[in-house]
Amino acid sequence: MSTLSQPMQLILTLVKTQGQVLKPLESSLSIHGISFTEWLVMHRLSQSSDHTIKRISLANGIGVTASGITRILLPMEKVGWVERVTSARDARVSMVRLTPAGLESYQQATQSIEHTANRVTNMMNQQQVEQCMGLLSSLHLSAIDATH
Amino acid sequence: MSTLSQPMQLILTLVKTQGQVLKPLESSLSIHGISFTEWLVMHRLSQSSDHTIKRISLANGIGVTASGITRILLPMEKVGWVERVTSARDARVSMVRLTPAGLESYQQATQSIEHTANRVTNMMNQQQVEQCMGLLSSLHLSAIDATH
DNA sequence: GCATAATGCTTGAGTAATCAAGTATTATGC
DNA sequence: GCATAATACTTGATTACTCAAGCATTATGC
Repeated sequence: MSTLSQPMQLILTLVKTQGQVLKPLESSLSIHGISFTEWLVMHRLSQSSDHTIKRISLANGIGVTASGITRILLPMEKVGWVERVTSARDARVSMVRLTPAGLESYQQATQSIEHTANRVTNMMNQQQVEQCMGLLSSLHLSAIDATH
Repeated sequence: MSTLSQPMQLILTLVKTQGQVLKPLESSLSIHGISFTEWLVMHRLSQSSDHTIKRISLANGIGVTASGITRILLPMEKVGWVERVTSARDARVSMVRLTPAGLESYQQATQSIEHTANRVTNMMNQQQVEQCMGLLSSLHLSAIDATH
């Protein structure tokens, strides 16, 4: 029964934590009929100028494939949260825009999810939250590694 | 363009980090034909006495449903990494045991995944890894909350 | 000891993504 | 300016789960 290295233990903790944290967030969003992924999409759009982004940039931004974003946006277009905008300068690209109705839904959903996020970080003070963010940001495969 | 609260920013960082970290781990496991979930299953089993656990405990341990564990174990039984063990004292429960072949695959896969975990934590020293683990552990919905 | 509830598990249907392949359009090199 | 490559998507097939329902089996209360 050999024990795992600390880096591996950290990753196990990371995965476990995300699993525990995402469930309450998703259930607070479900009241508004919005999934976590959809909230991510609307959040990105709400931050963009003119509430519009290229579909492929949006996909990269939230960490899904081009085909993934097609399937995520389809039902969102149907309920009218987002709409398709064609690019004048490049006929390959199409853009997505957050509609006023979408913005309204996003803002209401954000109130709920922020409230739950507060409850989830109940045991931490502000300094710990900041520190945790900083440490998590240094957790990734760096381009320059130690293999030479 | 209103900005998110720090707790919400922390959660966004958490999700982004897990996404970035899990990909290299999965690709290092894929060499051995093992998914991350399967590795989690084998890890739990390898830590258990007699390499055997109740299916339902295993499901709870890795954070999937009872039906989820049925579907995860099915192909693992077929290739012979795990085998089904019936309980003598309670005919409802069945257990899973890691076979010697499964243990062998687990140990080899663990070498790969640990190596990748090391690379992913390249930018952190040991103290930071420990600190990050500690902070992540305090990130969850506590039973006693501030609503009364 | 018998009805009712709880537990453990499997199965069918659905969901949310992935990958591979295909189409259309634009960019690049010579 | 023309072939080749690269980019931006969409679609069919597959994967990895979830949930709801169902079936055994065991536990509980009276």
